[in-house]
Amino acid sequence: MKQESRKEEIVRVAAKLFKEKGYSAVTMRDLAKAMGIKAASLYNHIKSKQDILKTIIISLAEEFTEGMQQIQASNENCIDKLNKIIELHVKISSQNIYGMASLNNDWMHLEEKLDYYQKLRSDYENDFRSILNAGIASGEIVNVKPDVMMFSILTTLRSLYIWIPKKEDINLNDLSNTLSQILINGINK
Amino acid sequence: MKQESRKEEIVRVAAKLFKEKGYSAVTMRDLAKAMGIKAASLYNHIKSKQDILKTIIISLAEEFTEGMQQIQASNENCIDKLNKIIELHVKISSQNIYGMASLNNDWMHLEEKLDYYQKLRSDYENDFRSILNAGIASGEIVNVKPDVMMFSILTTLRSLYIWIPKKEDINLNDLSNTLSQILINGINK
DNA sequence: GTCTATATTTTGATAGAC
DNA sequence: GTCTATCAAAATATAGAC
Repeated sequence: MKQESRKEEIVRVAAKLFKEKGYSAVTMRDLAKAMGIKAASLYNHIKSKQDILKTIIISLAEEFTEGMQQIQASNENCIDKLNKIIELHVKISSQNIYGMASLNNDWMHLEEKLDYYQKLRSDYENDFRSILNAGIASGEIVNVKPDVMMFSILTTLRSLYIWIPKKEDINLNDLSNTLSQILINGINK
Repeated sequence: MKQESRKEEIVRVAAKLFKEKGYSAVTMRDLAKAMGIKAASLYNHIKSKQDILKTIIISLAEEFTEGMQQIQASNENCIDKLNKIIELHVKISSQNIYGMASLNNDWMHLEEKLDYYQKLRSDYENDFRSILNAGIASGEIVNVKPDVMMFSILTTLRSLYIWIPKKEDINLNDLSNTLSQILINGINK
């Protein structure tokens, strides 16, 4: 198990605070207090508050991008790809509950990395949409508006971070399977 | 058509800004600029920034509570009640897209009204859960974890505000029907 | 109803001692 | 790596003139 660096510790604690109050409402003094040090000391490890947000969001966004690329490249059918997407969200969300809050709610506060983030996000959505369209074309899933399907499924998956911590006892495979059943059967012909 | 008061105008413009950047990141100067006046002038109409947030969130939360109470009191079956809930969310969300963002993302910044908001919210979720449990008991919907069902449906409905403005051309009845098909068929036995 | 001027706090961040 | 001291900017809000 790799030893956590001081910067990583700061980013982890910051993500937790960002989840509770949002990036803008958390001050460097709040973060310092949570770390048990003074605000000025934080700057020995991070460049700026923005630097923390960037670290949290970009690494997560890239994880999703890589996961989606692997799913896209596979030869599976539409339903299996959707199940893989569900597993991807459950896995990443459960491993970084706090970071997921920033990814979902504070991306608009990114500065130089905003364009890059938005590109990753829209690429992801385009891949998702094309999986659904392929499934409709092949008759695998019902032919209702694919944008509404995507909205419904993706919104649920993106909000997992809110809900997973309330059910710490739940098995992650069980959760993936239950979500598959609920989300997929709604669009499975 | 009732004439909009200056306070109502301020609240409406504020909600739009809050949706874009979140409550904490919007300053009274930002709001004043969007209104075409100076920040000090805002205080002739509103008590504080907090007063604006409270006005936006509490009225919306009470609208949902009233809607849910009517649905609960009706004699309809589970599926029909769920369809009524979907219509309720589509209706309120489409009428107040900007306010819905604050309701979803900035409720934790409420001060004296926080407890009241949280009570309304948990009552709403309890009503929702009991509708699902009744549907399971009567055999109307499938017997998978009701908490996951609720999470999936409610998360989608709560996020409608993000997505509705992108589809201005869409008919709201069509949207309700499409959502019903996608969300309900997934849990319809 | 809006303005200018201003009070008071809080903010992100830096300098330099230890 | 952390501290104290401090800066400069930005924040909410008030007072009083017009």
